[in-house]
Amino acid sequence: MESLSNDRLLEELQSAEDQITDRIADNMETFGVSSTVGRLLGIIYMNREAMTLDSLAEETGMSKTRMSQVMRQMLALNIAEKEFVKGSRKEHYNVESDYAQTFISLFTTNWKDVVSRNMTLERRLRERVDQMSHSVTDATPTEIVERIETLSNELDAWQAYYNWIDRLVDFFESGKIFDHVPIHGNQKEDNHHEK
Amino acid sequence: MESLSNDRLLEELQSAEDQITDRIADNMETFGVSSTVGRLLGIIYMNREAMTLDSLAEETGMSKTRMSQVMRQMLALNIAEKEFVKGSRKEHYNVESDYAQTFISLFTTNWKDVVSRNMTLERRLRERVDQMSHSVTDATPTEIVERIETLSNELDAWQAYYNWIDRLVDFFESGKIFDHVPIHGNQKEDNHHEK
DNA sequence: AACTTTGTAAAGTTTAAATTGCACAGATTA
DNA sequence: TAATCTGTGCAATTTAAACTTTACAAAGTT
Repeated sequence: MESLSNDRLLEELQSAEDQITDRIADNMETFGVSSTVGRLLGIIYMNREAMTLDSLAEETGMSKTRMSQVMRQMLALNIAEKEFVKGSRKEHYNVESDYAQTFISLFTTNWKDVVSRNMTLERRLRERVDQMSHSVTDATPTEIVERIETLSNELDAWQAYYNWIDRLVDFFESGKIFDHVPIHGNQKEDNHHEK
Repeated sequence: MESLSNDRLLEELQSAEDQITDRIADNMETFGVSSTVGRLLGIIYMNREAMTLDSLAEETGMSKTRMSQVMRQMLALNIAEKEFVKGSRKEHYNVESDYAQTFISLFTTNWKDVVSRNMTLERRLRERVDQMSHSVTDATPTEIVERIETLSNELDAWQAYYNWIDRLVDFFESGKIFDHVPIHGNQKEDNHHEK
């Protein structure tokens, strides 16, 4: 194996760190968010210190406005927070340094949102189905009666599903998931590197 | 409460069913896929019978080409399958009718992908870090040595994380999740409708 | 009070994703 | 063999998302 000069080492380090950031950005799309969210997450994470909009803009080569937009989104997603730095009047942003916690934040924030929107719709539809049911008379065609029945059953399934998601979110948020899928579990695959 | 005519009932039914489909489409974005994927999922699901590209195109008002593209994507995501229908030479597509199963399919398919991509990168980076480590001599600046050390630790964290996700996927795929978060669990919230 | 600094709103531009139209291959029927 | 049907590759177009520029309000400084 060839030995590397110091300059080459620095290049290699930078390149490796960038690749990690890139991959974090990529993976973020699995959560349905823009890759820039992931890129900022990666940059701040690898920086290991809170960063300002200006430093982020410099690092990414993007406009400060965009940084502001993305950071706001990240605050809403609960994967970043403002951090007070005395002596500076710029806002500093930091991210959770634990990968799994970030996963959980994203997962729970996203799905809580979904659950809430769906519960609302479910309630409204339930009312309308009830009204339909009350409008059924002996003269109502069987086909219609059946469709109302089907729709009502659908709402039951719907509700059961979102209730399940709700409990699932809880399972993650409370940390119970770690009781059954611990962070340092048995490796599923062989792993060739020495510790 | 006002009673509804049959025509009005049919309108109401259609409107309610459409809203359900729309919401399914919306929610699908949480998985990071196009809402058209969700729309087709909803349409086929509500149809309760396998559908052809032509019927989907008619239902959505979109081109058959697009239907073909989306169905292919859905097959890849494991949330739809071809179903043979004798007498017809068109291909018929059906979807899983169980919401939770669909959730699990999407979740596991997406994350398996991510895990695999990351494990690959991790292996490659590990090799490079090893080479860097071997290039360190007494003359190497402390700063560089430390960065290499940090990077190596980072890869450990990285690996632990993706290994966790891997086991998490397993936890869902094997159905163990249902032992701890059952489909019909205790309702977390009050629920005003009579069964 | 005039001058900076900082963050973001609003509108405009660019880039990427979704969608279409056309064309054609393979399979089927006449 | 010609004629039809079905699904899809490919290039072109449309639409939506990402991103920038400009402008300005709020708070801080001189």
